[in-house]
Amino acid sequence: MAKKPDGMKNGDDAVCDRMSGDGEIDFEMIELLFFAYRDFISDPDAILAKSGFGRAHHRVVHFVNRDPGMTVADLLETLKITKQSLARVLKQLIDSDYITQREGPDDRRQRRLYPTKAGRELALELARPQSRRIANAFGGKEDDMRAAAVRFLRGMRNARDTGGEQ
Amino acid sequence: MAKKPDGMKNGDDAVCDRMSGDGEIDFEMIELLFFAYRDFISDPDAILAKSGFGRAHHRVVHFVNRDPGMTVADLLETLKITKQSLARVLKQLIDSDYITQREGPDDRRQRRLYPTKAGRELALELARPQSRRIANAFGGKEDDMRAAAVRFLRGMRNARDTGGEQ
DNA sequence: GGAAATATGTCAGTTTTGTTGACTTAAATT
DNA sequence: AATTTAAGTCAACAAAACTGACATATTTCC
Repeated sequence: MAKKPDGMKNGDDAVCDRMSGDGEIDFEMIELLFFAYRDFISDPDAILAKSGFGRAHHRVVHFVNRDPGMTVADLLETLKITKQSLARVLKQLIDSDYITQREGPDDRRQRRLYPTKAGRELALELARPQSRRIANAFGGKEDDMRAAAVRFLRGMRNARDTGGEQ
Repeated sequence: MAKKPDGMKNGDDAVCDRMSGDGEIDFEMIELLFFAYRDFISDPDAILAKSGFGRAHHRVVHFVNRDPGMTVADLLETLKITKQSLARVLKQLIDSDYITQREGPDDRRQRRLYPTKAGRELALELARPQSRRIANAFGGKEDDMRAAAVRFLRGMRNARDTGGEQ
């Protein structure tokens, strides 16, 4: 057996009872969110694997397509990552012609970000299976469920930045 | 200015119109899920930063606490990562006495995983702010919203494994 | 008009978390 | 007795984040 180095003691401090919420903690929702998100991103992951891009590229392509002309600073705020972390991914997307930059009209320091046609197509291709999964989750009667899900998910977001970037 | 290496051409193929769903694609929900999850994991992340652990440790501690006695194979199935990836993280948690192992009662090849008291406390500490965030998202009238959210999130999960591990 | 702040980019090094592939060990199964 | 299974381990590698320091062009502010 896998080398029992006797880090496997027997009979001291193992806790054996299932950790239950007991009204205090909402483990059901915590786990549902984990599993839902895990599978939600597995769809685009599979597509991206073929083109050599990853999740980080997906997020950039998505938000630039949703808000063409956004600045690098906007994108950093949305993704909540560092400039250096974004740089690598963004450069790859620009070099492979999925995204282009334009000087800001007022402020020439800015690099406004736009998708190319290829970038737009990629964003749509990645969104499609996710959208299908969502529609499927709503089942037949979308309306009530959607309204509740929207309110719930909005409420999950940090209050201070819901008005901010987008 | 940040060295315009003329990767910034001007006047070719930038797409300028916002990518909208147009009935076909559910961008609203896609983004709500992204933002909700981004902020949902920021709470435990902040706590973990202090103790030198990361998200991977969080997930392991969580599931072992929820289902004490689970095998390594169970955990791999739940997390959908490789054995080698789990190994590093699990070893650290065992070495720092948050998790212990016991021989399987029937099958002595198995290493059943249990939290220690410290592990149980850590799991609860991490779950608390997430649970508060969820309660907050439900606002006053929890009942209708919760039922809808549960159905929605269940539906987001891959069908084939909802019956499987747990 | 010159100093300071801002937007972006870049260099270099590190950490976390995942991957693949090959191999070992002990126990269970056939 | 041979094979399969559960778990662990070694080594190399890759993606995606991080920190800190510094450069450059432009705008803003006094």
